[in-house]
Amino acid sequence: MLVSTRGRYAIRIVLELSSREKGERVSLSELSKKQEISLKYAETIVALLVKAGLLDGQRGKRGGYRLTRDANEISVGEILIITEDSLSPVACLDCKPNQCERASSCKTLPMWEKLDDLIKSYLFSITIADLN
Amino acid sequence: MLVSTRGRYAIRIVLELSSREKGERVSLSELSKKQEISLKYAETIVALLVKAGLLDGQRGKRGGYRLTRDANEISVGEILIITEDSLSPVACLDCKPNQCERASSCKTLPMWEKLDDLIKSYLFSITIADLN
DNA sequence: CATTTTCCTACCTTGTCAATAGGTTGGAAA
DNA sequence: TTTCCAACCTATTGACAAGGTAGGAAAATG
Repeated sequence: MLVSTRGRYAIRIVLELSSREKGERVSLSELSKKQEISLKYAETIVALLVKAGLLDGQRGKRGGYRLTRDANEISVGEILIITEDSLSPVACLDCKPNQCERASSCKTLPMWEKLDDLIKSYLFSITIADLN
Repeated sequence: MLVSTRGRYAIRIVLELSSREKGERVSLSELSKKQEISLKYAETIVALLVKAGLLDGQRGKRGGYRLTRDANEISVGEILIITEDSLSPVACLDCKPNQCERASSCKTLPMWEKLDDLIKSYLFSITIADLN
């Protein structure tokens, strides 16, 4: 499988945030209830998104999270790159330049590279605004 | 990651077989040496391919494996479907009809379905003959 | 009958996914 | 200024799959 729950939950959380008034802060407890994701697990996912600058969080009463950008400027691919360890269809594409000893003579490498391209261009072409 | 070593090794083994004289039997010890895959691991992979009817094996002296079809009639996708537990980009696409409770209202499902389509059409369009 | 090779069953180790637990810090309202 | 809320931080856990091993049984051939 290419995309784990972490990435899929992340998309859902961003999607939920994008459906709110722009700039409105939403608490994680509300987000996790709405999306039926455990609060604790959602915490770990949201932390990644904040660290990447996609969300910003404010503590204290009436605190919560909000998007730092418009929904049409956030692609699904971007969210997945943040939350998934890898989006590549095969491991050997992860470290550039390619570390595999047989890379130079590998008959399948061009195929994997094309597939990787296909997948990533598709996922980066779709924005959160497209989904809502 | 979408494709594990099992699937990739399987492709390499079929590729190696396709480079031989048609109908020639090749022992697994030779195949595994040529492709630098441990004999024992190669056994488990080849067993899947035999069970699926893509290879046939003969025991005893001068035994070995050979393809049951021409290389231009074997697609990469077919090999991967046999060797990988799943080729889907997300888990919810694996059991049809979709078991996910939120499927009917899921805003991302159409996207995953299109991605799945994209990946599978690509992999099924490439044959072993194309790679050699 | 000895050798070669496939075939079969079981096991092991490692790492990641998915999720939980418990606490600390910061901010705002009462 | 106290209280409460909510984000933040640092482990830890259980389940499962990936990746690979081990040992032997069955069949074919010379």
